[in-house]
Amino acid sequence: MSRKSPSETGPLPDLQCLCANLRRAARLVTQLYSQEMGPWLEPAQYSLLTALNMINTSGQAALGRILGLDKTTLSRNLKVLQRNRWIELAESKDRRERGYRLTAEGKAILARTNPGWQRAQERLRAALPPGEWETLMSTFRRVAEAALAADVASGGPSVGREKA
Amino acid sequence: MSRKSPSETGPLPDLQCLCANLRRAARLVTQLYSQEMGPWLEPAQYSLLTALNMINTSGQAALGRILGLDKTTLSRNLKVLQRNRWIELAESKDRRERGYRLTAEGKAILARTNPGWQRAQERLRAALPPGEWETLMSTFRRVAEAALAADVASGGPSVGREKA
DNA sequence: GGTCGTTAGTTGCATATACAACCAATATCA
DNA sequence: TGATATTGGTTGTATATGCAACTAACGACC
Repeated sequence: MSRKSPSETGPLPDLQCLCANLRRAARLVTQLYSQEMGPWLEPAQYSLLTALNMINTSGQAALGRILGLDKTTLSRNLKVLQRNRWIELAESKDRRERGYRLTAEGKAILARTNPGWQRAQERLRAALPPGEWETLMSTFRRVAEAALAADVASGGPSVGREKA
Repeated sequence: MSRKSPSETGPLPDLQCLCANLRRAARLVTQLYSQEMGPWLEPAQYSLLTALNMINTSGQAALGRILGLDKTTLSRNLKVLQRNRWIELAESKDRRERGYRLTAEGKAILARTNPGWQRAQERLRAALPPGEWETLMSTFRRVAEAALAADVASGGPSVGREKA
């Protein structure tokens, strides 16, 4: 597969932009997980399926907030899962909501992917300084919250960042 | 635009998956930057343009490695920049290579976007605990390298992770 | 100089991502 | 109750992302 030769594993250059820096890390980590989890379930789908499995969501809105996903992205991503028969529609009182729940196949694929997911986690943990893992997990969440807070702060209804 | 109401800025739930955790942060941070930088230049394009501006790349391969981008992604992203007249082809001895260089317009748009980029950086920095910024910048790079190393370690030609 | 493996990029395909604009249903309130 | 605002989702459009498969050009070797 011509994965880069060992000599090219050299250090990555610093990126001054935190966003670029973060996105690069996300891309590379995603590939690692994707590789371990196999071709059946992509990392994004795995997250979505897992989240859906945890909270028996009534609607997509809550799910989107949990994952920091735009509602339109979520809507389409769910459609892929549905097409694969991993989730199915679930009624709700509020007829606006279109919640989904895992099917048996959904739970099966999740179970089948779990070992690979575990391997990915362990490999990354092993590639990090000891004790770093726990720090990272909370750091990422904190960064996400920071971005969210900053976003809300300026995106509020009364704070106009002129549109025209 | 109905940006989430302040009350919904509450803490995000923990995600057990480092990948999901990282990707969520990347999405939210990307949105923050996108918002500040304006509609002319998306964060991904900004990174690419900046990288291209730094190193006067002869080819795409080096650029891809720097940004952790697949060559096919890079190829297409560059096309978008070219269509916008921000970059132009640059010859090279090796006729396989298709390197690009910034045009005057490319440098102009970069300059025009810089203030917004600065604002995004500062806002995120302000939303983080003091001193955290520097830690994050190196952490992200280290994680990227860790993922890359782990990837190479297993993706090698001789190490088969059975396919069937 | 021809053969062969490697390297550089592109194209087909599929998913992920989000904004603007839209529709549907609910909630609010006079 | 009826007008209005809000909330929940979908669709059109465009970019981002990567895998498999391909072509083109280079390099090494005999």
